[in-house]
Formats: sequence, C-alpha cells, structure tokens
Amino acid sequence: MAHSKKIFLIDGSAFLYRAFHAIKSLATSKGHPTNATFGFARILLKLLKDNMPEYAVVMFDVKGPTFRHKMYDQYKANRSPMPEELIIQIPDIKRMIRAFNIPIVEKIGFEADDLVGTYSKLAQEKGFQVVMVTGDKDFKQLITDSCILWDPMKDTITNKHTIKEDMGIEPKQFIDILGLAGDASDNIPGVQGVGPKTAIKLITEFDSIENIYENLASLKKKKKLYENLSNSKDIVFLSRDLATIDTHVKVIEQIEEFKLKKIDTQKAFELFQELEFKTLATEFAQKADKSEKIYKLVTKTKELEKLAHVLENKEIFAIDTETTSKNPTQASLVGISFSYAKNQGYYIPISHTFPEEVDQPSKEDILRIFKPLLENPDIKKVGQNIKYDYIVLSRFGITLNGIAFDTMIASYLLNPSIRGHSLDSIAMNLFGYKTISYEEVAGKGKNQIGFAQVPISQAINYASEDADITFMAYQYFEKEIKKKGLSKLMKEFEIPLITVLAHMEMEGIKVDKDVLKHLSNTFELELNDLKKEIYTLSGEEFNINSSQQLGVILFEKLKLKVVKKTKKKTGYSTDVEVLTKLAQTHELPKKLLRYRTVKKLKSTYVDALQKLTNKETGRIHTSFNQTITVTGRLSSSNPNLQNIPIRKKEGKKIRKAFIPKEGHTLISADYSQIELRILAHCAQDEILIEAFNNDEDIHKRTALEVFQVLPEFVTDDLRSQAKTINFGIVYGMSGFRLANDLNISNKMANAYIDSYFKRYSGVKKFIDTTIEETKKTCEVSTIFGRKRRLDDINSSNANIRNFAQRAAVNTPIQGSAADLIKLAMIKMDAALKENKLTSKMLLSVHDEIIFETPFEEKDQLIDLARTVMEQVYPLKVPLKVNFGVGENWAQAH
DNA sequence: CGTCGGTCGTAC
DNA sequence: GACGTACGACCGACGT
Repeated sequence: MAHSKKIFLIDGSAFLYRAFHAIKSLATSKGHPTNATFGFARILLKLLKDNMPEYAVVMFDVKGPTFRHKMYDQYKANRSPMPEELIIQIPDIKRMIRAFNIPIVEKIGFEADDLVGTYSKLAQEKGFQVVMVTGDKDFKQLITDSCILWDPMKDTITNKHTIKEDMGIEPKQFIDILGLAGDASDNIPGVQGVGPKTAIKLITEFDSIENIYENLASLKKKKKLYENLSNSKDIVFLSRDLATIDTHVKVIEQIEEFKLKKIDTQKAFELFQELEFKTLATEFAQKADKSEKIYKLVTKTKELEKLAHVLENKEIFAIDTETTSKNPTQASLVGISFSYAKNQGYYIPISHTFPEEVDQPSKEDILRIFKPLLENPDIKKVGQNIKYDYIVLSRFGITLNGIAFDTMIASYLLNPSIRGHSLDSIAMNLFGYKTISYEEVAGKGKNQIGFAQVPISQAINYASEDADITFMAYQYFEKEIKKKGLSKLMKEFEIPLITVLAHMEMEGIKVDKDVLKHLSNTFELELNDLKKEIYTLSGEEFNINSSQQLGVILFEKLKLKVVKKTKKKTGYSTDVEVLTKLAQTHELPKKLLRYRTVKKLKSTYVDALQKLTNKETGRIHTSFNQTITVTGRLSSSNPNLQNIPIRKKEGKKIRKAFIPKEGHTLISADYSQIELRILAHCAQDEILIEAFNNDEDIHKRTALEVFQVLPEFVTDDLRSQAKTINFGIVYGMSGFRLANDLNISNKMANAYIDSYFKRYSGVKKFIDTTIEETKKTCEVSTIFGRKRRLDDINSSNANIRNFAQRAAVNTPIQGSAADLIKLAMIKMDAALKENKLTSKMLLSVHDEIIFETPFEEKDQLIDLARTVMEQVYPLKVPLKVNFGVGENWAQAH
C-alpha cells in the first residue's frame, strides 16, 4: 500500500472563487486584475512543493446547465453570476496550469465535482491513492480507505477517521446528511427545520434515509420533525440525488495521461513576468545552463595579443571592468572582461591579491596590448553604465574612445519609469536569466570582500558573465531603440553626454574645508543650546529628531492645537507649516523650527560634504546619474550637489564653501526661465511668445494679464503672486494650493487661474490637448522624442488620474528643458576643446552650468558659453543665459 | 544588524 | 485630495 502511486485531483472551479476572495485586490500596473491568479498560483505551488506529485489533474466546470439542472431547475439558482474581474483571469489561470504542465479536464454538462468523483473511482480501481484537492465539504462523500481530501489553503486533511471522529458517520452517509439538511450554497432544499445536527443524529440512529422512512412511525413522538419529514419525502430523495457526486461520467482521458511532466519554467517565468508577480518570476527565472557558456581566462601575453586582435576586427564588443570600489573616482582596476558574441566571455585578471593565483599580466602588457584598441575611436564599444568604466580606465591610463552604446541608458530610454536598470534586472527582464550575484563571489554584510580578494577562478565567471550579458542585451536593445524612434536621443544626447559627465565627475569641485569645519562647530554649539531650551520648554527630554515623539509632546502633553495629520495618517504632522502656525502661540515651536534648520544644514550638508571630500585633492566628486529621473533630468548623488541651499541666508553659507582652485574663478551660467520659454514654444502661446521676444519681465507681464492692471501698478507683491502662478501652471497647481500659497480665498485663487487661462489661451489649449492626446497613447514626449509612459492617465481612481494628468503636462516641459541643457553641455564640451580653453565644466544643476575658469579666460568663456547655450537649439522664443562670477558658488550664482 | 516605508527638508 | 522632478537624514517597525 505504501508504495502505491498517488494522484491529486484538483477541484479547479472551487479554487477560482476561493483564490479570488482570499486576496482582496491585486492588479498589474496597467490595471489587469491578478488576485485570483495569484491565489491559484499559491495553491498550485504549495501542492507541487509539499507533495511533489507524480500524477495530478485540474478539473473545471463548464459553463451552462448540467444534469442537475434537469433534475431541479432551481439548482444553484441563488448563485450570482461569476464576477467579471474573475472571468478575465481564467485564461491566465489556465495558462499557468499549462505552464506547470498539469493536465486540465472539463466536460460539458458536468461539474468539476463529477469529474473528480469519476476519476477518483477510476484511479482507485487502478490501485492509486487518491488525494482530492479541494475545500468543498461535499467531497467527503467520496472518501474511502484509499481516497482522502486535502485543503491546501487551510492545510487540513480529511479521511475516514477524521469524519468518524467529527461527525460519527461513514463517508458515504454524507449524502444522506445533505439530503436531509440541504445545502444553502447550492440551493438544495432539504427538510424544513432539519439542519446538519439533526441530520447527523437521524443518520446515526437510522443509518440511511431509506431506513428513516421505513421507520418513520417511530418518530411520531417528535411531532414537528415527523410532519416535516413525511411532507418532504420527495424533496429529501431529490436533494440527496442532487448532492450525490456522479462517479460514472463517460470520460475519455486515461489516468496515465495525468502523469506530470516537468514544469515549463520558461513559460511560467514569462507569465509571471507579464502578471508582475516579481518574486514568482524570479523563482522561475532560468539559471542558464552554464555549460552552454564559454568563459575564458586570458593571462598569457600571446593570448592577450590574440584577444586584442580578435576584438579589433569585431564590429562592436562589450567591455566591463572589475574594481576595488563602487565609486569610480576612487576605484582601481582589478580586471577587465570582454564579450563579442552571445554566450562567450573573456576575463583578464590584473590585480587580484589572492596568493596562490595564476600569473597575472603586468600593467605594462595590458597598456601595450589594449590601450591602442580601447583608445581607437573607430572601434566601437558597448558597456553597462560605461561612464563607470570610462573613469576607472582613465585612472588606469586609458582613455576609452568609441563608446557607441550603453545598455543601462538603453533600458532607461525605453522606460524611464522603472526603478533600477542594473544588469541583473536587465538580464532578468530580457532573458529571464539570473546573473551570479556579487554576494555569491564576495560574501555579504561585514564579511564582504573586495573584488581583488575574490579568487580568480570565481572571478572568471562573474566578470565574463557581465560582459556576455551586456553584449546580449546590446543586441536586443539596439533594435528596440531603433524601433521606438529613440536612436537620435541615444546617439546625439545620451552617449556623447557620458564622457562629458565622466570628466565633470573626475574633475570634482573644490571645497574650503576650513569654512565647513567652522560651520560645523558653530552649528554644533547652537544645536546644543537649542536642545537644552527645547527640553526645558517641553518639561522632559526626548528625541527631537523623531517627529513621532515630538508630536506627542506638542499635541498630547502641551495640548497645542492639531493643525494637520500626516499623509498616511499615522500621526500628527509637525512640518514647517504646522510649527510656523504654532509658533504664534508658543515658544517651543519657534525653537524647533530653528533646530530643524540648523540640524538639516549640519547633517545633510556640512558634515556630509566633509565626509565626501577627497582628502588629497580637497575636491568633491559627485555622481551624475543619467538613468534615474522619469523626465530625463540628471540626478546627482554622493553627495547630491543639486540641492545645495541657496534661498535662505543661513543656507547660503554652505554655498560659500564651494570655491575655485588657485588662479581660477567660478562662473555660473543659468538659463533664464527655461521652462516657461519651453512652455511658450510648445503651447505657441501668443502672449508668452511676445513677452519673451521682447525680453520682458515675465512675472510682471503675467501680473498685468492676470490682474488686469497698468504696468505702473504692478507692485512687488503682485509680481510675486504672478510668479507663484507662473510656476504653478507648469506644475498643474490647483486653486486650493494657490489659495494656500498666496493666503487668499479659494474663490479668488480660482478667479486668478481662470483669468490666467483666458489671457494665455494657448497655454490652456496646450494643457487640454496634451491630456487628451496622452489619454489615447498613454505616453508623453519631449521636443526631442524622449518618452514617458503614463498608463495612470486612464485610471478609474481620480487621484491617480489627476496625478498622471499633471505629470503629462509637466513632463514635456521639464523633460525638454533637460534635453536642452544636456545638448548644451555636449556642445559646450566640444566648444571648450575647439577653442583650446582650459576652463572646466564642473556641475550641472538642471538649468545651470558651473564652470571653473582661469581668470584670464573669464570673458572668453562667458562669450563662448553665451553663444553655445543660447543657440543650442532654436525655439519659437529666444533662450537667455545669465552669468555670475565669483570666488565661491554663492557669489557666482 | 540590515531593509524599508514614513516624515521632513533642500534644490530646480 | 489638492505642485512636477530629485536625494538623503533620521526614525521605527520588521525580519534575520
């Protein structure tokens, strides 16, 4: 017995509903519901993992009447039709079952129950142990010595013994119980006044329905029961028939056909990917068969020369470097890998420190053999985040020329909205391929070692794989980029920008460490004083940095008026707006505001900048990230130099710490009103265009238009209000927000906005048509064809939809501005070379470029930058650049 | 001890 | 609910 085969008969139809209801809501980013599919997946996976079944089959009902409806037209008449949300998931679920290679059986006129019953009988006749996989209690009637019931959701098993224990009956008596008690869920009537308890009692006593009626007279004492039973005799037998699972359905499929085949992991992966089940997708991703891959170690001079020669004759090849640090401006080269064909890779170790390793080629040999190849601009290279490799190689003494493609950037251009364009995720998304993780070769946590310590034998696969995958991804992305019309953006914007950014990062910007040190000390002292005062005013010590603890002090202990709750309503808001309001009535919030300001400046800027300053050069090397923002802007990190304070006096002190090197000056070139100019261009708005063509003060002009006053009556205050409106328009500001910001009534704010759109009717039309168009395509584009998908624009959730609408209007503007400044940087870089200037571009802050210029080059630089930047690309309005010069960044701005 | 979401604040 | 795009410090809950 123990050795007989087991078969799992799965009640698919019941699980459709149970899975659907077990998970409230789950859908793909496009809104396709997936809750039932996910629930069903969990059930199947549990089955497969826990039981490793040899035989299994899923049964489904077929829509339409069954033999039971012919017996009783009210059968299941109380059931509401299957929800639409569930119906559309059925194809997914069937695809999943097929991917798992589990057979499906359905038969017109029968329910899944009958198929389970029939195959249960057939299988047992062939000596199988049967496990009915279901949560439906009706199946208890089928239980035998060799047939049990398993509910995977509750993980409970029901067999002969448990039924005997729970109900005191034999499994086959279960239908008699249903006949007497009925079944509300299937609309089976049963006997009036008889529920499961009475039914069990009766069957325990009489053994069967037949016996009850043969001995009905003995129940005369129980008058009501006796009457009900005698009145319902027909119904009882009908009910029992309805509840009886048919075990004699004429079926075609043979049990042997239910022998499981291997899961089609590729299909499962693709489906889970499509349904956005990330963990499941990862689980089913193929660890590629490494035997297919040929990864070679190359160390001998002859072999190196041969490899270089082969690469030289390829149309393009992939390169990847292994180093000692994530920060390229500090990393030194440990090894290089190459790939020029799918499933191939070569690794050259250079400075591994593992003792018993093979001889590594000398730096001299590497330079002699590979420098000409890598520096040749006519030999094309592709990389994954190749800016990194460019910097590393540059520090090694090689200038990487011929960069033709970057897979990270390609992934980004194709979909800037996804977070993370790492090679690992690209490998997963494109090929369902799990790469060797860094942890696998270098350990994790505090035990993690540097790549130089990784044994070469392991480094070969890890490094070669990166080059290999990069090459494979290139082949895919290259076509895709062309197909989606992104080639121009790639070739003329992003690729040339790589080396420009690399040089800016390598150059860094000088900071005055004494200024920072001094600031840190004074802030420290003030923070200590503030801390003491805050504790005194609060009457206790607490963590001032914890907004949660602070909320308790302010609103529970001191009983100050609650202004607003936090967004996720987890507690009281204690932000600037709230504290400023409270500061009118209490001293504590005033101190807190000051504390927050100083704390922010110290920890986020002063201290962080000191930590990230290169000790030797006294310069800070930020990273400019090219693949982060959804609009196409650059971002800056480690440290972020795009949010150094400027607006308030206190913060400006930090900008003063950014200084030029000896004999140089800092020059800031900043596009004036670039976003409003782009808006004028895109919207073709007559007034905006006229105003910019006449070089008017745009905020003043807006004040004239919106408030309908004569120029001499535009006060500073009116201009400032107009400025708020101008910015608000670009961001899709609501009347509510405008009212709040200007401290005016809602009605007034709405009137301003109306007035704005009346005057700037081109802008109004632009906003409306942009939203309408986006609804059709679910996509927005910049002037240069950069794209962003906005599927949320058609969301049924008004909040989400409104958000997408604002993004739809803002993205072309913000994104086009980003494109323009990128182009300006590329042209500026070329212009500096062409004019043999030694000025360096150091930073880019969205609409501003910072240069470090020798004193004697100052005027020339400004002339050149003005020409290049203002003429970067002709729009319907002129572009204007303002210049500032100074001995620190605060002065230059 | 690391990760991750929440809150807050800085920039354009 | 209510202004687009970022980075990052800090807290605290949670999982290992």
